[in-house]
Amino acid sequence: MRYWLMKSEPEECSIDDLAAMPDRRVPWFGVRNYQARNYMTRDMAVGDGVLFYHSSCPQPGIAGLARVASTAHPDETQFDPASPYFDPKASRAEPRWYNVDVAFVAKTPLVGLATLRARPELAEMRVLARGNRLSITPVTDDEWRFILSELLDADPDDFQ
DNA sequence: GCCAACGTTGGC
DNA sequence: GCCAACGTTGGC
Repeated sequence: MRYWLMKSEPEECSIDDLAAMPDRRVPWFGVRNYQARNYMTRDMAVGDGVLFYHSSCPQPGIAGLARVASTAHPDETQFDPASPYFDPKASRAEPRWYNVDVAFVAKTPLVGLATLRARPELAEMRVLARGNRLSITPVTDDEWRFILSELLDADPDDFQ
């Protein structure tokens, strides 16, 4: 199992919004970056662990835990002219953008950016790298276990 | 609102 | 293939 950090603007979809969705899951639509897309299409597997991160908001940070709930499938919003994510260069015959579905696992106390940056164990976290703008970044086993056990008072072994 | 950093576009 | 211009992200 791999681990990921996925950014969401809480005004678009917060951890509470995810918990309130039917089946407590949501298609992770709207990713328009090839590297992030490739993580979803090539590297993610159903069951992978997700740190649900609130970005572009008053308190950016990890707000919950989630899980990859599907393999990648074409992002429907690319076909919808009314959507801000519409892509005129995409077609159903040749989709350009894909997304996985993400399922709610738990809401957690917010672990803010300053807290993450204060921990030497997390110094190499991709999401903290200078200039990083990727909305999906890999999380190592060690980072995942550290965050759950030391910052969230959770037992990483409970997340199966 | 500012601005650093990065990705994409498009002319050449 | 280079690279300047532009748009976007996202913390502050």
